[in-house]
Amino acid sequence: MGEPGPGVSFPLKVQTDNEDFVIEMNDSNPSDSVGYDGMGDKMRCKRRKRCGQCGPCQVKENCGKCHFCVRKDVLKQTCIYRKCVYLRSKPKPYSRPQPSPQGSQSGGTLSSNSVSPIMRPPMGTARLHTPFADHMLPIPPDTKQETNPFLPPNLPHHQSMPMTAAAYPGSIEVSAANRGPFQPPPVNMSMHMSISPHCMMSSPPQGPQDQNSTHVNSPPAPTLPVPPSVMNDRTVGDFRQPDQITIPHPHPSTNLGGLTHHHPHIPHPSSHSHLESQAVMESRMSRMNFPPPMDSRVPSDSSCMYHPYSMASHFHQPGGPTYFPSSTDMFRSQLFSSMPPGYSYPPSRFHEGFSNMHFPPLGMPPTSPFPQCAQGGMGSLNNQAFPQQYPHLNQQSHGCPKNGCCPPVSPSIESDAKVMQEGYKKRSRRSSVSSFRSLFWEPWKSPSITDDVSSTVSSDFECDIISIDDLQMNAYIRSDGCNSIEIEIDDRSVSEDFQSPIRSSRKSFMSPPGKQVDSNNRNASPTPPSQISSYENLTKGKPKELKAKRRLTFEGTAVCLKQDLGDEGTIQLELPGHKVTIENAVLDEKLAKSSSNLEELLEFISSRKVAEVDANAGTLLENEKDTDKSIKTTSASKVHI
DNA sequence: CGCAACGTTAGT
DNA sequence: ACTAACGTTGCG
Ligand SMILES: [Zn+2]
Ligand SMILES: [Zn+2]
Repeated sequence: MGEPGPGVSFPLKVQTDNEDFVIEMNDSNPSDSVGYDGMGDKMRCKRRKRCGQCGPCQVKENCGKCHFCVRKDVLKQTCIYRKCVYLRSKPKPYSRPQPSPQGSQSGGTLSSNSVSPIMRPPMGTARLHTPFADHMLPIPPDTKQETNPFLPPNLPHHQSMPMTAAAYPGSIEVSAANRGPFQPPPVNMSMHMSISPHCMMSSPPQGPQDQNSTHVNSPPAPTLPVPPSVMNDRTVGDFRQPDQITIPHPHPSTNLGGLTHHHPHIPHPSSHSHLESQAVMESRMSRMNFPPPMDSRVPSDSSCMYHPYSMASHFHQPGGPTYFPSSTDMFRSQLFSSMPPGYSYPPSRFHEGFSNMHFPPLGMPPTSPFPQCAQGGMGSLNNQAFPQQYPHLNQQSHGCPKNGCCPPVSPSIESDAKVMQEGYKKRSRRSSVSSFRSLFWEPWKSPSITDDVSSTVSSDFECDIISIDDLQMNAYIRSDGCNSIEIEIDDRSVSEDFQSPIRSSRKSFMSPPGKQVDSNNRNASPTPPSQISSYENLTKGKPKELKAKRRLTFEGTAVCLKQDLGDEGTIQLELPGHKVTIENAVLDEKLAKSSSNLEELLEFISSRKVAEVDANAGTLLENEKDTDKSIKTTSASKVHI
């Protein structure tokens, strides 16, 4: 076999009991860069190898029926069902994005590791991915098994579609607590985030970079094929083009499997109730996960950008081929690179007969974080990333994690929460999978939240301190740079009106960094003692966490969290205010570290009497309105998106 | 553009 | 050397 097994090369997939991680090579590593033929200016990528993580890569056998299999001798192409999503994109000479002076992060306090942020397969892609993004996988014609059209022929279901993280479309891990041991510290955590009621038009605090280009529109995250289980309800409609895709909504009764998870192996939160919101949140968060250009995912000198590719016709199987997106790509979205975005869009023929839902462009121009990806500009949605060979399926570009190539970016989910809500309501009963997937595919757009929202946003605060003007509150928002956002709010500054009656009784479920427990029962990762101690030192005996005690909601407004990633662009998370509740705000060590002036911060907080130490504290944003749709927050006040 | 062909690279 | 299949080229 020409291609090495998945385990051989990066991205390396690591699975723990509770989590799956993907470790990619850090582009900084010169060795990874090898592969260029010569030093030419163009530096070409060395031949890429299959990632071994995506759904197709999990397929070990050729279907024997696809176009490529049938004409294998002549075409010399891998089975369409086995074609790595990362390889679907056309290799392209990549010019390394200019890393920002510091690693690309504007204020990042957090340092990145050599290990690039782990991309959670969309499971997800990501997920969600990503919002993350999936590449659509062709559904193998059913050769032997009529039962599951989604599985490649001849392969056992379980085998063909491994539930590995990679296989899930969209799952994005959000909270730091959930990260696996291997996960590197958040890279872009700098936190210049601003939260504003209307985020729609908020502009990044600064940024040399064009907002558009930098905005989190992450390139589509590469996605992995959706596990068969997830595909059950999928219909052709699922393959609509991004702009045609409606907001995804998992079917309540459908096994969403990977779609919802953050962790493939972990059972998804029991109820479906949160799926949607989670999915949305996750997808958006995924954007935040983009690795900085520096990140390995970003092609280094040697790396190449790949464009998504689509194999429309190739995938079309006589038997009624269907595509399904892989979510893996989502995780490789450009920005966070971890999400691969990749979604291939189904051939036009698949679109026919399906409703077209257009998502009006919402405010955020989709742009890919990476310059290379930016080619499409706003139109990037339609970037043709696909190699010439597979034009139809153009997906957003993703990089290949291997060989120094850019990893796929997580697709950003485009639909805003609101839209999703609506969609959810409308379609929840149907196969929501398709729509759900759209999350991952669609480029990031500003939420339509605006409809609901009345006021305008405040804006752009560049520092850690965030204020929501409309609510007259002060908050510190911190993102781990990867998957979570922590918000510290002086609830006192907020009027009671905003409190949510619904969850008022609920105590914070947020716990201190060292003991974070995910509300979803996901694994929690303890904070290393060392960190804690350091935090203590910082605080000098002050409470480790300061939290707000009341639950706060933002009815009637949209909450926008924006993070300036510096060169990487800006990440913006927008949520309908009515769906956001802040139950507790915590200032933990990480947050504290993010503060340019911890002393002052502590003092500030203390002065406001916000401080309250509660071992169990924890939360952040929670979706209030509908439990089913509520956005779950997880430990450490991380918001999972 | 979409695609078939095939040279070439790379793992066994 | 053999096999797999990536990447490029060129045709329609
Ligand atoms: Zn095949
Ligand atoms: Zn792959």
